[in-house]
Amino acid sequence: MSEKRHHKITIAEVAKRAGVSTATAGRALGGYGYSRQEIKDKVRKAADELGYRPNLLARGLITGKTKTIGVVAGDIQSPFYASILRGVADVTRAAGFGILLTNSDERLDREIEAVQLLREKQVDGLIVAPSDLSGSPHLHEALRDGCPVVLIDRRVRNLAADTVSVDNRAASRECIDHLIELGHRRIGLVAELEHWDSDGVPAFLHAVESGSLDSTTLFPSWQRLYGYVEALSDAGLAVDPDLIGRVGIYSAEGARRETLRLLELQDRPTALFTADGLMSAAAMDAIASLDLHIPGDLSLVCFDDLDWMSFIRPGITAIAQPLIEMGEAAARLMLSRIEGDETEPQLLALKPRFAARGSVAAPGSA
Amino acid sequence: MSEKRHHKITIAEVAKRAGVSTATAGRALGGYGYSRQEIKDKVRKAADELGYRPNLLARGLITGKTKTIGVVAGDIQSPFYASILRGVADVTRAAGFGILLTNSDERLDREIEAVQLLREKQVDGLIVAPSDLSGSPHLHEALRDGCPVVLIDRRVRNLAADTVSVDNRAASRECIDHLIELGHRRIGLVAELEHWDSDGVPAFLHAVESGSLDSTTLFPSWQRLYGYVEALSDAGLAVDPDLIGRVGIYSAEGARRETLRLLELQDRPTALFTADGLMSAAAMDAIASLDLHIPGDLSLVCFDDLDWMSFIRPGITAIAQPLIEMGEAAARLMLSRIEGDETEPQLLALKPRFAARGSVAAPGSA
DNA sequence: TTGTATGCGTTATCAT
DNA sequence: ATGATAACGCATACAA
Repeated sequence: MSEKRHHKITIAEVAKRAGVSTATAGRALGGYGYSRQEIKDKVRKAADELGYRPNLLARGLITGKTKTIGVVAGDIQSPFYASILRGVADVTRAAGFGILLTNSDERLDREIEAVQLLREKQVDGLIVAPSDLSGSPHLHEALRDGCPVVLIDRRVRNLAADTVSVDNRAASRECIDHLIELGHRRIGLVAELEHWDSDGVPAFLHAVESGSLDSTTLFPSWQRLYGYVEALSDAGLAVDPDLIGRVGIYSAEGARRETLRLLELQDRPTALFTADGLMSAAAMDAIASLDLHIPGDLSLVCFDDLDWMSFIRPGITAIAQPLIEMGEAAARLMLSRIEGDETEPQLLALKPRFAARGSVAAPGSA
Repeated sequence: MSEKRHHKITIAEVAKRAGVSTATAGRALGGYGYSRQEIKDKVRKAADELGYRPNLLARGLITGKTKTIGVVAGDIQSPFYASILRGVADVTRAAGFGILLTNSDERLDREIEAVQLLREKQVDGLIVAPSDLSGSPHLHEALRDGCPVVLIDRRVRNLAADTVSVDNRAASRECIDHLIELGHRRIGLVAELEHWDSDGVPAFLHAVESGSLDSTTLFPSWQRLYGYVEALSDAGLAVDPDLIGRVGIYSAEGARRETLRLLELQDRPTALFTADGLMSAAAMDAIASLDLHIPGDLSLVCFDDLDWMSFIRPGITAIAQPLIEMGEAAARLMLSRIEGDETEPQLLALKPRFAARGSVAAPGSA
């Protein structure tokens, strides 16, 4: 009641009230070193009476550990990152860690700036959805300085960091295989397909053909295109570049436009594969605006399972990444590194779940 | 290149290399106090060569400011909190602040634990979606200790904290008015309606009637019920308790069940009002499972505008809270408090946007 | 088991 | 304008 306003209680005041030294008080409260039960009780009582709260800055300064991990997400507003973050937060909270969150908007400059700030705040580790898959000196530097890095969703070439993702190529393949089995021959794809150092889709197709590509250090949308191409090729079907909708800049409007282009082709595809949540939503919009009926006029399979896909009619067949589990896994890897685990970097590919619903039928079954 | 691994450069080493004292080096780098341009350049050069990065823990320890704000969200996975957080993050980042994020799952114990951790980490302020609207001593205490608190979505009675929300009661009223104007007389409501100190809905209706209720310190779902009741009463319509679907525990399954109960009533409502995003999704699911047609068999208006509401057919009429703006406003209020603004606490009610789409029609227009 | 003294990396105070 | 030195609040080596 009568405490002076704004005055923060330090361990020294607790010590004085308990009649011991600050060192003893610290040991009694901090749970390190030795101290008698009797003393412990006395100190704890004094601390309670004073309303003592440790200053974690001071502790961190001396221990070199902040029990805080930094997270660089693309955009926390997207269900993708929100779910991953939920998983991260659950695991870290249970371990007494806090999380410092930043958005990069998938931009390298933002990511660099964020990593810098987080490191200055002395986070114990960094969980990052990297924007640059080939260079990223800021991440190499973090690792070199002993700051563990765990990557999510995609891998950085030559960076010895744990990575948590799914096998996008295989998952995408599974979707396309499913459509092919049902008899589809013209399958459209709508994907972001930004960030590729060569000359776009034709060059990419060439690289796939020549087998010279390490698909694990591609951005997910390219990995998914890879699976698409592979599925078609293995089925002896030609890849029609016209059916590949490359949205480029990541936007709903772009995705809508690209979907419309595909659906207004003379020889319209009988099925559509959308490579992520934003693409799916935009594609739905485009499909509705053309008054096409699913699955009668068009079959649809989506990468990423969004809540509405299960309750609209017909339900939308989708492949679901285990997002929360990915976040949890990333956090667990991080905690283990922080505890000193020096083993080889892990490349964790969690298994996506295929949710068959009503948006897929044999072609021409209207 | 030849730096020792794992060694962190301190200001003392920069000072030595630049041939000045640590105090001078600090002033040159930290932008406080006085120093000649010539010295500034020399020090900055030394810092760059050494790769110096300030340790923000040490700075925070002495300045008493961490440039970090703590956020206690209900569940970051929900689009509601994710969007608000996006707004918060944008504004704080621009001001050079970091955000420490926690989830409370709308549980008081979690919130208290979170606030404690955040305060021990010495955050400069707390943005909280409070779980307890009448007591919350932990928030009073923060305020007393000079740690600014900004509330989002709901207000704590007698807590002198800035609050950012929408006028849920008026917004809800607007939705119900719209339905009444179209001729609906039996309008169902599906809402969480947990957390109420009295004996549930009947007691609440009684309190509303007697006008003894301060609707601004109710949980949003109760405020929305308030608007519902008000709209009906003002139109001279009786409130049928049977049409009030109280889900209780916040779950999709509960909401689905309660929706089914309403829709299987002998005298089925002609319109449904869902009081938040989760309720809306669950209601859609229930409606689909009964093969009811919107808006022919049933009109639907939803509180909270989710992405799918605009692209499914028919589109779902909804009232949209300006979530990002709410987050931005909360962050701006916080920054202003941190800068020392001591004026009266603000109660900011942003204006929701009514999105009329295709899920509403006159009753019996099937 | 406890106390003393020192250090963590900064900024703040006060001479000069 | 600059430098020596004392904080900040805690943990840790070492002595007792």
